[in-house]
Amino acid sequence: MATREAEPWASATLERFAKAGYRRGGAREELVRLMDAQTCALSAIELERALAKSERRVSRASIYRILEELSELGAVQRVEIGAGEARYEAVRHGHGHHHHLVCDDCGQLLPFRDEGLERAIKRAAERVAIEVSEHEVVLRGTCPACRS
Amino acid sequence: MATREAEPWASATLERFAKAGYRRGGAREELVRLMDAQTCALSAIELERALAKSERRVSRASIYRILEELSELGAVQRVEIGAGEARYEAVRHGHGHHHHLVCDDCGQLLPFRDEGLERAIKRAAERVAIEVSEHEVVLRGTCPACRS
DNA sequence: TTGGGTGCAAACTCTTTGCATGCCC
DNA sequence: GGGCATGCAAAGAGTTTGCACCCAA
Repeated sequence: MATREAEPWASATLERFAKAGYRRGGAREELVRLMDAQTCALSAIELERALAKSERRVSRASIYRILEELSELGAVQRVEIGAGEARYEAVRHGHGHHHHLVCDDCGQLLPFRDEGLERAIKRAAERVAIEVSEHEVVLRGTCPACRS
Repeated sequence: MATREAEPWASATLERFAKAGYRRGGAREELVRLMDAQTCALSAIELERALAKSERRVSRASIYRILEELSELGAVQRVEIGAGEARYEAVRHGHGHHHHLVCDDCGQLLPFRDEGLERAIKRAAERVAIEVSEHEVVLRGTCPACRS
């Protein structure tokens, strides 16, 4: 497992929990550490499977409860992709921010970054009726493996 | 109800069904007409409720089946928004194309258009690993009513 | 000791599927 | 009449909730 020093998002997030008056909890700490180690969004069930293989198993109910707390704190973003299952990923400012590519054939999920797109979104957000706090872009198509 | 002449997407879509070898069906025609009359995405259950009030009731199973056929034909797009329910809307080229604003408080869904954003997406799509056929942008935040 | 955190299992919602009926061709 | 289209009902999958137990404070 990564050391605590290599987990700025995890430690910052756990600290936010503490400041918000939450007690420490083994399930929450393990889930936060796991999410910090991901490069792209995972579903609740993928998180459960990953935790099942780790040192500390976490029940499905706790995963959903903790994900909701994390969403409310703004520490994770719920990404609506795929067939009826939500995916979640750590919200990192700057460096880790990305959007998603989805292969309609195999369902593979890949992150991508594009600065021009970010600027266009920022400009669009200033023009619309709501006060925008988050945004999400999904490009769908066929991945190289499925095309051949 | 709108006349057939005012439903270019509906008639074009029904024609595509016919050419693809499908038989005519009352449920399908009613659903296609209903979807053509919408300005933004509806969930399967909203579609069911709307059809319940119309002349021709359509069963939930048929709604899902027909929506899947429509997706495969590329006539409707499945939009992943909100809490665990998928939304569907007619795919129109040019004029009707839009993206979505979601209020995190009240769940309201609003369409918006932005040409600069479209151009940025097109450029980004050319750079990424997959062959992009569709795209989807969701801006989340707080709507004016919920802000006050 | 107290109350929040967690696990278990049941409940709930949305979606899909099997099968019988009915309508288009 | 043959076979796809549809409705009904049950099954599935993901998510939420109620309650009891456990552990941090």
